[in-house]
Amino acid sequence: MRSQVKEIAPVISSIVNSINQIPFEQQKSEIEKEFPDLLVEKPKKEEREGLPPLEGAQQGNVITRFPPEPNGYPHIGHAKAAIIDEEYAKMYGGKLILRFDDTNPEAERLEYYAAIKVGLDWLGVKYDRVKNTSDDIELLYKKCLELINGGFAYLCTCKQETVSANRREMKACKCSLGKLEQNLERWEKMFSKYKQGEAIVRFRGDMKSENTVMRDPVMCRIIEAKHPILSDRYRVWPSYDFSVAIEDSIDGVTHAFRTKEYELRNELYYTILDALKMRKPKVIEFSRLGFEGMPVSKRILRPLIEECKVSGYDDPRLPTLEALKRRGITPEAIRKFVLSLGFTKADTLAPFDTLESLNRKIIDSDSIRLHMVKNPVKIRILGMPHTITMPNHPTKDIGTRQITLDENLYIESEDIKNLKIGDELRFMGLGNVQITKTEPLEGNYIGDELKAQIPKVQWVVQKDAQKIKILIPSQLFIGEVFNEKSLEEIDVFVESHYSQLKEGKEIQFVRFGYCRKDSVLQAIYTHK
RNA sequence: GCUCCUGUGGUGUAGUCCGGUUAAGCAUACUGCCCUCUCAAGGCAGUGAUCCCGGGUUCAAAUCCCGGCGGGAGCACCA
Repeated sequence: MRSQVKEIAPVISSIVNSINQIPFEQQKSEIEKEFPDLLVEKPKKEEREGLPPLEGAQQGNVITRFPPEPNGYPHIGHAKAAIIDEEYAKMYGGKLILRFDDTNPEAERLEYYAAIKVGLDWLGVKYDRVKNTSDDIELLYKKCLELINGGFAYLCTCKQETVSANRREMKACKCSLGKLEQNLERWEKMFSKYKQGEAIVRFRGDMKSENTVMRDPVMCRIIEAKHPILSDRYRVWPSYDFSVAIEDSIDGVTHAFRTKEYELRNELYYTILDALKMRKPKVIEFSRLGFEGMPVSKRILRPLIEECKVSGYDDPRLPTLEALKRRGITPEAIRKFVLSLGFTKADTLAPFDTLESLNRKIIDSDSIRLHMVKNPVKIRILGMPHTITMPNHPTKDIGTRQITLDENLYIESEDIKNLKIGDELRFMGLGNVQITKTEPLEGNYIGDELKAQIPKVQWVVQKDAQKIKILIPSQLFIGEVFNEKSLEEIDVFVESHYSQLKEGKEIQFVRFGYCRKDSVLQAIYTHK
């Protein structure tokens, strides 16, 4: 039918035409007689709010978990995962577990356990239980032994290169032929005699599998570094693949979310649990979240910090939670944003615009409006009032402030371009000024009657103007290259009232944009 | 290279499982108007997608099937 649309179209339009000749009332009554169901209003499909329903989820029976490795500061990617984990637990009246996945003592540090908690706290993500994978290390050993005893795992003492070459070439390892006694003996030796790199426990997968993850993956290995919590009490550490499966299962997790790059590991996850006859959670993956030109990976960030190209993990150009906070992005905005991205596996380069827009709407109503002048020029105005009261917000009642005037003010040089003697300017909140002289600038105060047409400018009193710096962050990377101009600094004058604001307070500098007070001397540009 | 995942307006998504009632909803961006002592917020309207491409099944496909192509990820004794 579709392919014949050209021939059919004229026929349709002639029919429609002839029907349109019939009066509307008659059309209606005929339809009512012949096809009454056509007139019944179809119920509109309901627009779904928030995340899609979870497969196999039962009200009151859902347990999710957020399993960060304490190896760095939390960033927007952690936020996405944690918020999704929490939202689903909430949606089904379930529970959220925060589990520090600390099975690689080489990478983990105590300060990061705390930093992650601080980040979640700030985000408003509440968990019902906290634990560490390392709490269960003895249990993990037990499960590992069970795998060995059941013939599902064996001890391998090959060199690392041999192991990876065999995996690449799909060749079985000679160690996998070893008898149980040999495995048990080697297992014992992992705790005493062997050194790091000399022995590993391998799951008996399938060296011929298309899925490289299944080619006899590592379950336990020796790491001699000091663990942030357990110090040097242990040297045999379970691998991620082994520990998540076991932990999720024993923690009662029903739905385990992880990012897409783990997708190939699902087969292993389920196979391990099958081998141990343990309950299997449902693993579901979602896409990683990143912003354009705002890398999240420590591999890229660390050198930047070491070379002092960024000031630290709270540099306002970074997508860490600390940085976002410092920049003035609110946790509410982050949550809305994450939820707006949906639960999808499609690769996402998130629109920072949307985050800013959501944030703006949240902070607008309690951002105090203040005057700020960049590229200042002096102006002397005769006949001004001595003091005025300015509202802190144009529509919301968030107080007023008194300003003591004198005749010397600053205004922005951009605002006096093409200004001629006799022109009028509206000094916002103050009144109208007629220019009497241009170099130096002078004018007469001519009353505060509101006139629609004259340009409105913001101004600052010279004698108590506060000089501050505003940091304006922009994209850290353009393509692959570091953007040398990613942090603009401008020196500006602001009203003295600035000094009375608490640090962290969000301000809207009139005709400029939203900024967050970082210190007495510095504010950070949030967004327009 | 091999394997897996993914592909809806400028951007992010809803709808895809159970094909029609929507030639596609929402947000953001953009444009215009209203409001306004801000280039903000708020209100209203509008622009913008033949749903990656090509075939097939069907009376009917964004939705099902096959084949391409684009993008991402994995191929660690890291998580």
